[in-house]
Formats: sequence, C-alpha cells, structure tokens
Amino acid sequence: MSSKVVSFVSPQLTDCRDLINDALVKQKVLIVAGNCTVNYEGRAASKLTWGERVLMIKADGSVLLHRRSGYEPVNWQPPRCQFHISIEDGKLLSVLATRQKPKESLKLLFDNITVAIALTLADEGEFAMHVTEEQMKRAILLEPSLVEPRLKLISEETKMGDSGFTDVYAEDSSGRLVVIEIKRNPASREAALQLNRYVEALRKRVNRPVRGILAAPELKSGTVALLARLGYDFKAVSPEKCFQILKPRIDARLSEFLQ
Amino acid sequence: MSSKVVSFVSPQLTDCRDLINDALVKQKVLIVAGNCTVNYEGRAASKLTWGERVLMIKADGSVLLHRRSGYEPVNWQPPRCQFHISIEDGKLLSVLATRQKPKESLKLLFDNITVAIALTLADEGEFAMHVTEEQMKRAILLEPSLVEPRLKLISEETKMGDSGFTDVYAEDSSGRLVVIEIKRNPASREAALQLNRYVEALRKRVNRPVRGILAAPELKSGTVALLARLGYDFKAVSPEKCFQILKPRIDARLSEFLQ
DNA sequence: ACGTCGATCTCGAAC
DNA sequence: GTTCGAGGTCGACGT
Repeated sequence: MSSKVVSFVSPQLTDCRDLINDALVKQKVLIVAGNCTVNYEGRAASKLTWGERVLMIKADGSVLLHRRSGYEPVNWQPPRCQFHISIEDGKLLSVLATRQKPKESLKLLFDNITVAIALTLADEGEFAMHVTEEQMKRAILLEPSLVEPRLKLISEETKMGDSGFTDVYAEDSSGRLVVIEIKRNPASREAALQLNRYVEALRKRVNRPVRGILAAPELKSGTVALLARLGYDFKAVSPEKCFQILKPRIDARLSEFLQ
Repeated sequence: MSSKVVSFVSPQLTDCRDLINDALVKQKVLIVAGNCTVNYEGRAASKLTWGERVLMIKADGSVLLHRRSGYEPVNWQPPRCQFHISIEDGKLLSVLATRQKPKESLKLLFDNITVAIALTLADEGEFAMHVTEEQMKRAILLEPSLVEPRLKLISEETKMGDSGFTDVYAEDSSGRLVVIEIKRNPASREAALQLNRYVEALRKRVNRPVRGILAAPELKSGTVALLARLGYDFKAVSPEKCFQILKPRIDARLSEFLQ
C-alpha cells in the first residue's frame, strides 16, 4: 500500500472512526462511502433518510456529501468547521460537523461503510483562469478603442454614490462623459438596469451630458429594446479579442510561475 | 471485496482506463485520485498545472475535480457530458469531458494514479428541506397578518410585465395595492431594488396607489436608508415563525413519506 | 429553447 | 468584522 493512501474496504465502524480522526488531525483528504442518514440544522433545516452516499472531508475542514447524481452535494458544510466522530449504540458511526457564525450543524449516521480512504495530496499546482470579466475590463482599460475610437479614460472604478461602482468611466470625442458597463456573457436586462443606475447617479452629480455604453459579447433578446428605451449604446466586445490583448501579459505571468 | 465496489490502489493506467470506461457504461460513481494537469475551455478558459487531486464522476455524467482544500471543485463539468478516455504516449491517462450548448471541454491528464474506485450506490432516500424562501411565502399566503393586519390577498405570482414576478400581491385596509417582496435572509439593497422594480411595473399598469413592503428577518444596514428613500415599508418576518405555521402541514407530508 | 430567480449559494475584495 | 458583487455559478420553474 502506498504511503499516500490508507484505505479500508468493508471496514469495521471503529476502524473508520480511528481513520477519520487520524485524517482530521493530519489534515488529509477523507473519502467515505456508505449507508447513512443525515440531519442539517442552521441557515435552513433538512433531513435525508437512509441511503448510500459518498462523504468527502477536505483538508480545510469542508464537508461534502454526494448522492449518485447531481453536480452539487446534497448536504455540506463550508471550510473550517469542527468535528466530533463517535460510535453510537455500538453500531452507528456518527460524524458531526458544526460551525459557529452562523451556528449550524450537520450530523451523519452510518450503519455500514463500503470503503474509507484517507489521502495525502501533494499539490502545489498553479491555477490560472483567463478572460474573466475583470480581465475584459483590464483589456478595455489597456485598449479603450475596443469600445469606441478616440475614447479617453478618466478613471477606473470611480465611486458612484450608493449605486455602487461602475466599470469604466471615460470621455468621448465630443467631450461627453461615458459610463461603460462590461459583461463577459450575453448581457441581460439586469446589466442594462445596472448601467442605468450608474448613469443616473452620475447625472445627478455632474450637470453635463452622460452617455452609457454596454460592452458585452452580445445582448440577450429582451435587452435590446430596454437598452434602446433607456437611450444607451451597445458595443459588441468578445472575450476572445480581449484575451488577445492580454495574452502577452498572461504568458509573462505564466512563465514566472514556471521558473 | 464487496460487490458494490471495485477498487485499485496504485493501479496501471490501462487498468484505470478500463475501470473508468466500465463505470461510465454502468453509470457507477467513480473516484480517482492521482497526479494530473487540467485544461478547460468553454464559458471561460483555465489551466491547472501538475498536482495531486481527487476526480469524481457521478452517475449522471457530472464531473468534479477537487484539490486538497476548498468547498468548490477547482474544475468541473455539469451533468450529461460526454466522455472520451484514452492513454496518450503510453504513459498519460487522458480524461476528456465535453458538452455542447454551451460548447465546453474539460481535459485531464494523469501520469500517476494513487487509487481508483467505482461504486454502485443504492440510494432511494428522501430529501426534505424546511424553511426555504418558498415556504416563507406559503406561510404568508396562509397567514397574511404576519405582514400586516387586515391585508387581503389578491393573487399569487401575478405577472408584472418585464420586471418578472412578485412574491405576494395584496390590498391593504385602505384599499391600496401592496406588493410584498419576501426574503429569507437579511435583505440587501438588491432586494429593495427588486421590490422597486415590481412596484414601478405595477404602477405603470394600474393608475392607483401602490405600496411596497419588504418582508424579511431583518435589513442589512445599508438597506434601511435606500428603502426609506424609495418610500417602502419593512416588516420583520422570521423564518422560525413561518415554520411554526407550516409545521402541521410539513408533519402531515412527512408522515405520508413514512407510510 | 430561453429567461428569471433562489441558494444552507461560495468566494473574494473593499470598506 | 460586514457588505457587496461575481460566478464557467447551479438548479428549478415558467414561457
């Protein structure tokens, strides 16, 4: 057996209790499959009657209980929760995971364990995501002509009162102020209304013409009419084009990682 | 070894390929731990350099790749994606999971597998959750006085033009229309703006006074001023109180389950 | 199919 | 600490 893994197939509940406690102390990743029932109380409350599921407890104390299907766990606990593992009535393995703030508790009872594994994962890998909304914004800040020719940037993330923040703030070739709302995905009505809030807030403060531009790969169907009614412009900006502009910088950062 | 589990510790890559393909065909739950690198392209794009992680493929074809820490998978694929498993250069196990609509692909390369497990999970358990926002709404529909005395319900989920739906729609003791926005958690500015959209949409359609009430356990600090400025009311409604009203019905439904 | 909205959302950043 | 917005959000429900 590898030093990286301690595993039992059809183990005794007491062996599992010890394996789990050891894994928690050593901050290993724990995987337990077996027949269980679950109770959650906290932000909401839930009950899950008996059935076979897969429990994962990660090194930071997050808990995930997965059924056969579904991307999301049926029950879970966020990172940094506290554990109490015990045997009840000599025939049930209890896994209790609790959190304060908010106060919530997750209790699993197993009457049978199919397999239990404790893993030590060596993972110093770098994760890099490209073309987020933030990166589209950086690309537009580097290259405002992506949105419109002769656009002059004024400032990034200017405070806009209680409407929150706007994405990019500029002046067009006619000297009008321009608020640019950037979306990575096809823009919904919500995006148009968000742009509207920013423009309205700015108009209250500057007594000069303010334009609004929604920059996104495309508009969802219902958004076209709303944007027109509000009197704002749409400019198609693709994440791919933004990526091309950012690529030299991203490559530079990746090569830093690899050094 | 139990019939419910097929597992390998430190297996050959070819054995893993066969185990995975078999598990996919039989719609088992698959767990593979090993050293891998990952590329994702689709709604965004990401790279993850080498490191040890846990891969889970569930019976519905959802994919989750977990690192040591974090509630969320570092990479994933939603249910119903298609797989292609192969050995590259005789020394890399490739797991390719693709989806159309949106077109996206996740590619994992393993150069070493610590443990691989295929599980058959027998799970017919019932999952029941209590005190969701939906249930708070049902409680208020049963007992409108939770929000205000002498409130008369008009209809539930009346269409509100392009603002979507409102939660509850009523008439107060003075005959004014009332839009009630219900939140399960402390209400944010976003909730107040949502209520505002519903009220504005209704005012455009009915040419009579329309009030707005935000019903939630409490208001977040910034929301108090905004709600006042918009001219709407706040009513504290606790999930616990709602649950008390619903409890008889929930108990009745649970006893149906147990029959 | 698309759009909207809730979620035990989670996560991170800004205040 | 809280608040706020983004997310490859996911998932459910309605059109």
